Amino acid sequence: MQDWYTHQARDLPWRVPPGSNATPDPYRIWLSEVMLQQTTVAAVKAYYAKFTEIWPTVHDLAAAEDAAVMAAWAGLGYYARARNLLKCARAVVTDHDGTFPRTEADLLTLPGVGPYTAAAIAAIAFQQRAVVVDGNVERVMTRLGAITTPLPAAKPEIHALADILTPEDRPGDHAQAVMDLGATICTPKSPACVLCPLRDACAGRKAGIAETLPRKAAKVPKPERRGYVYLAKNGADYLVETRPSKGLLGGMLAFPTSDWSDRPLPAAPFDARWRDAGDVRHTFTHFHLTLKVMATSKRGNPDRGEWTTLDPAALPTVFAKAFRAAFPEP
DNA sequence: GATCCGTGGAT
DNA sequence: TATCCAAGGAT
Repeated sequence: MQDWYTHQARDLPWRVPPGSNATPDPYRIWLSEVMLQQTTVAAVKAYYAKFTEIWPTVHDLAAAEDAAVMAAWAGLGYYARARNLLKCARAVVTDHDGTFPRTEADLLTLPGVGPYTAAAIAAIAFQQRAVVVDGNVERVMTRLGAITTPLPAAKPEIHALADILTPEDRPGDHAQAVMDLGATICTPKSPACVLCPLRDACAGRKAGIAETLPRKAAKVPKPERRGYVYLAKNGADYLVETRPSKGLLGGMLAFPTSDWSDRPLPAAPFDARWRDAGDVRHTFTHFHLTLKVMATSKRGNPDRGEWTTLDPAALPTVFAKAFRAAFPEP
């Protein structure tokens, strides 16, 4: 594995190349790991570059305004990560003297840092032996060991096998090697087994079931929801609000909306002749949404939100779609 | 253990 | 077009 990684490691902006004498920056390892939670490398790169440019150290990030961080995270999704990112940066500065804790157990106490991320930071940033298990490792281990127990029940078996394979030497490189293997060779569909350094040891391949692993419980279909969204423009100002800090799109900039449900009730923020700007479709993690976009250029006295200039890039994707529907670019 | 929580690319 | 899926965590 290590030998394979030495030559086949992906070149990533947050990564210290294998064999390098450079010391990884725990802040950057942590930032990248949080961004990479359930998110593709391709999507993360631009956000990682932006965050490290604007906030080069944990002190800079801890001192940032909440709204600035939420705006910078807009479009990346899972916005609780951004809220916890700030909480974590402030906890590191306030409770840990500006230095990230070095042990898996201490890392685990930080907001937004769970079992995977704590192990990854301990191994990659601090060269500590930690058993790193993410989706890639789950796939590689279930195939390597021909583990047919469905997830999540298979997690203890997976962790046990990953533990056996984790070395004392260069545990961070080992973890990244397995993840790179999962991302480039041991892929969910059509794995390139002929190129795999573990092909001779792989029980899943031997049994001819590698591609069918890991087994997972059937997913529930997403229900349909509908709603109204209200885009009011007055000169250079738009009527926007900050969503409640918990729940869907929590803490993000938004346009006023109705409830999102089976039979939504119109809920205009003020009386006006609202223009029907068409429908916008968007799919969230657990439901499909169709929003009817209502627009006006009349300034009224809204019952919520405030009039301000707006950078559409600071909006979650569903509201960016609504913006483009109401005010298409020439 | 089950549910909630985004997004965009691949198939 | 519909579904799957990605370096998961909080509750």
